[in-house]
Amino acid sequence: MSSQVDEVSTQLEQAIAAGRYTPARRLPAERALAVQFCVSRATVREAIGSLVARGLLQRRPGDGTYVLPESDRRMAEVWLDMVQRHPALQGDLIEFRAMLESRAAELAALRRDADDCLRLQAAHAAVDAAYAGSDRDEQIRSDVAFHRAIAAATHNPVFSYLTSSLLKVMHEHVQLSLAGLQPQSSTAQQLRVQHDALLAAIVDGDAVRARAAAGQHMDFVAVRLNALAQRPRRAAARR
Amino acid sequence: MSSQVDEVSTQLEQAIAAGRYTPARRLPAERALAVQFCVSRATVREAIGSLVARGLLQRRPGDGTYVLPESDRRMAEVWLDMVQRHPALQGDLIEFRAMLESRAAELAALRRDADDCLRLQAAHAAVDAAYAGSDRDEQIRSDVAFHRAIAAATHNPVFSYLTSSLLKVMHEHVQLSLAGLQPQSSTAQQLRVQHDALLAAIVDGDAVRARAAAGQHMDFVAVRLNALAQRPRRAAARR
DNA sequence: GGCGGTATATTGGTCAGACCAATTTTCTCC
DNA sequence: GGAGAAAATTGGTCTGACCAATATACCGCC
Repeated sequence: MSSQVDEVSTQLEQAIAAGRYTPARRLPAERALAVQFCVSRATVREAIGSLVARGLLQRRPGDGTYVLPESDRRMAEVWLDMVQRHPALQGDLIEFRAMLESRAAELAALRRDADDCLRLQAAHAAVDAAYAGSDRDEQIRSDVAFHRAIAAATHNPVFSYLTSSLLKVMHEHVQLSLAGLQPQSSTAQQLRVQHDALLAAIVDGDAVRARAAAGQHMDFVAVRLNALAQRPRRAAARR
Repeated sequence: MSSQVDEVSTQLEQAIAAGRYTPARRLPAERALAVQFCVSRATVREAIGSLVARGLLQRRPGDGTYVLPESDRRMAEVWLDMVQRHPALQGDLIEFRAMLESRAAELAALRRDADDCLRLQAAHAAVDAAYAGSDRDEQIRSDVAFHRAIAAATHNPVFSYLTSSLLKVMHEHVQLSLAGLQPQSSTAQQLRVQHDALLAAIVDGDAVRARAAAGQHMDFVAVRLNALAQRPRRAAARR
């Protein structure tokens, strides 16, 4: 904690947190920072490197170093790394997500306020609109936004945080799995029905129904993804 | 993603994951790695630096670079930051943990094999032994180990991973809350009973009972911690 | 004046070699 | 054999240099 690079990296982090360096505007050049902090460029490079590793900064050769906007920070680094290096974990992630979404739906039904309901209905309408069109990016974006709205309605930041992270990671990884989805297909219809039920249960404040609806939705998603991934089922006694 | 330091850092990470470098044994010196990878020492330093930032390695001046044992890796950085900066989130973390442990108990009951049962019983015995003594660090360690063993029995790495992270963070934060616990107090007795029930249900393969036991245990822990933290209850409609 | 392409300056990426301080290892002497 | 000093090793930092990618400024052309 007392090395020079820690010193520099801490100061940079605080400056970022304080908003002195904002996204889309670039940091002073490494050579300039070296002068400013009275250290060598190698030291400032290591400090920046650690912030890059933590997903706070981004380096662009020939251009400069930029602060990443909050939304792009890979907060889910943990899972991102796990999944990217071990695609076999995808099923395990789905299992985790099923638990998370079920509980989130339950809590959302118990705690949603009027604002939450408005946001949920708006997000739901956006999903419908997206699936009426053919922009797949928009479909994914709106779907993620809907599930994030549910998580937000729990009023538990941990749920919001993890849901955002998980969906970001999963959709990056399974983006293609939705690619072939036709708007009028039975799959799309089923998704719509499930979303409807989920929304209604939360707005009604019916925690039991909300949990059940989320569970069904997740089962459906799991089946679809497993069908694509074709990974072997886990046995009770393996090893 | 194609720079030389990424190349080196990826190779190092894979080597660590593959167990070619194990904890407590030090990595080759930076100068040696530079020769081995045919890059400069500065490059290898940056690669190592990023792994250090991610909590995989540890550098000791004058000594060497070491692989951190799994348990010491600060994987929970996300929550660690959240909790350290916003202690009010502790209740939210407990809520999350309750969900995680309930589901883990359920899955463990469904999937545990003979080895898992042995490990669970050993961990449970260790908890009893620790609470018979007065070493509080050991009590905490054994308690964490027990819950980790349950998570491991789910055979879902995501659960193991998150459980380890969460417990590490929470126990760092609430360590004092257990400090005054007397071995023969009613609290300690209740904890013991709850652990017994949890273990028995998992070994029996009774998922429903396991879930219920975990839920009761978490309720109990939440009450104890809330009593200490004295934080206001969340209202259904806030803001 | 506006526009397109080229030249220059700036920036991150990498390299080589050097010195320091902390630590380990080795050797020496009692 | 053991304690202490000397040497070797290691991470931490610095300097100064070159490359490739990018941005910026410039200039000639329309």
